[in-house]
Amino acid sequence: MTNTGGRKPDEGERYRAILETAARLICDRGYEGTSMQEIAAACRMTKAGLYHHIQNKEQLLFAIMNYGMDLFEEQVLSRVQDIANPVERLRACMRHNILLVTRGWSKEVIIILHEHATLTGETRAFIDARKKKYVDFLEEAFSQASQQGLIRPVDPTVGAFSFLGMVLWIYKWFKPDGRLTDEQIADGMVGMLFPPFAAVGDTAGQAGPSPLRMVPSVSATGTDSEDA
Amino acid sequence: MTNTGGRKPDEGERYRAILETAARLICDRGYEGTSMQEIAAACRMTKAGLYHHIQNKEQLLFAIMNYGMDLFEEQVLSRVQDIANPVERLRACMRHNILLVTRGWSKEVIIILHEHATLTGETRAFIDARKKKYVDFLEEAFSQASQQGLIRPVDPTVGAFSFLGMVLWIYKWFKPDGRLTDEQIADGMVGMLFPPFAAVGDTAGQAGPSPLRMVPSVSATGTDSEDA
DNA sequence: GCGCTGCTACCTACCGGTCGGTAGGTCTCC
DNA sequence: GGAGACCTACCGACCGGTAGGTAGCAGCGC
Repeated sequence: MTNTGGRKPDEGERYRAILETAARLICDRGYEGTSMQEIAAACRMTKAGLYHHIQNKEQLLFAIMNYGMDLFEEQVLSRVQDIANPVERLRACMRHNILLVTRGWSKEVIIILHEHATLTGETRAFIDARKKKYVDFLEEAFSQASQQGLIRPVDPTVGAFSFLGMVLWIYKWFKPDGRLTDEQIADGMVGMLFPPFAAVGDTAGQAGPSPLRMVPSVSATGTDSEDA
Repeated sequence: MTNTGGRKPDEGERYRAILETAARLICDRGYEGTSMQEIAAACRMTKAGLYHHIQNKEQLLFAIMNYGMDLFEEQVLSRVQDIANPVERLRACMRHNILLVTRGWSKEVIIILHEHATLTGETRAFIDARKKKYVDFLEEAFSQASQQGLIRPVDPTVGAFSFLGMVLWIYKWFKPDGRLTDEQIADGMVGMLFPPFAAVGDTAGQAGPSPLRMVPSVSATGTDSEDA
C-alpha cells in the first residue's frame, strides 16, 4: 500500500498498533487459526473497521513479516555488520539473535520463523529475498573466518544454516522461567560453535587439508570484548 | 480402486493409508489450513466415510504424530542407542536424523516439527513426553561425552538443543535439488559439532595441539569405533 | 440351496456456526 | 463540507461433524 506520509500525527502509530496486536494473536494461534474477527476484537474494533486499515488477511501477514524483518535488521544485523573480525561478528550476531528470539518483544519475528511457508507468490518471494540477505551475510562471515583460519573449515552454507538452526529453533522450546537463562544459552551456543580457536603453525598451505588444524593467518584478532 | 485385491484389505493397512494421505496434505497446507473435506477427497472418500475411521480432526493429528514418533524411533533412536562411545553415538544419531528429515519419506515427522504447538491438553502432553525422551537421550550423551573429555565441555541441555536446532531446522530450508546433498550437509554438520577432538595420547600423532584451553580429563575411552 | 442376522465400510443430506470480505451508512474533526 | 474512521448488517462459501440409510459379505440354522 502507498504510504501517504504524515497526514495525522498518529496515523502510522495506529497502523503499527494493529500490526502488533494482530501479531500477538497470530503468534499464539497461528495464521490460519486466527480469524479476522478475533483480530478486530483485540484491536477494539469491528471487522469492517479493521478492513478500513488493511487490504486483506494475506497483506496483513505480509505487513507483519516486513515489520518483523525491520525489527530484526535494526536489532541484530545493523549492530554487528561492521565488526571486522568475522568470528567476532558471528559471535555477536548469534548473541543478539538469540536474545531477539528469547525476549518476546517481537512476536513478528516469531511469525516469520513459524509461518515460513504460509505466504505464496510475490509476497512470499519478497520476504524470502529479505531472509536471503541474512543468509548471505552469514555465509560471507563463515567464508572469511574459514579462509583466515579462525575457525575449522566448513562449507559456508552448512555453517550458516547450522548457525540459524541453533539460534532460531529456540522459539520452539525456550521458556523464560526454565533452568537456563537466555544469557546462559547464548554463552553456551557461542562457545559451542565458535570456541576459542588457537591456531598454530602448520606445514601445509592455507586451508589445510587436515581436518584438524588450520593456518594461523595471524593478526586477525583485533576487536575485543564485543558486548551484547 | 477401492479394492486392494486378494484378501481382506487389513483394517490396519487402510487406517495407515489414511494417516499417510492426511499427513501429506497437512504437511503441505498446515493443520488449520487443511479441511476434512480435502483429506477425505484425497482418500477417495466422502467426509462421512472418513469419519467412520477417525474420531475427529484433533485425534487424527494426534495419531499422525504418534505414527511419526514411531517412525523416528525406528529409524533413528533404535539404530544408535547401543553405541558405546557417546560421541560416536551423537554423530550417528545426527546423521540418521538429518537423513530422516531431508528424505521426504515421513511427512508425519515434519508435521511433528512444524505443528509443535497445535495440540493442547492431554494429547499435547503425550507427544511432548515422547519428544522429551529424545532430549533426555541427547543430554545423557552430551553429558557422558563431556565427562569423558571427548568433546569440549558444554551444558548438556544447550548441547542437546543445539544439536536439535541444527538438525530439525533443515525441514525449513532444504531443497533436494539444491547445491548441497543431504549427505554433504550431514558430513558438514557432524564435522562442525563433533570435530575430531584429540583426547590425550591418541593415535595419529597430529592430534596433539588440540586447540583448546580445557584439558581432556579422562585418559580412558580411547576407543575410536569409527562406525555407525 | 435359502433367507436371515450382524457387521463393516461407506454413502447422501444436512446441521449450526464461522470464515474472509463488503456495501453503505453515520460520526467526528479539520 | 469533505475526508477519514468506524459502524451495522449482510453475503456466499466453507467449516467440523452427524443422522440415518445402504451395499456387500461372513456366518448361521435349516
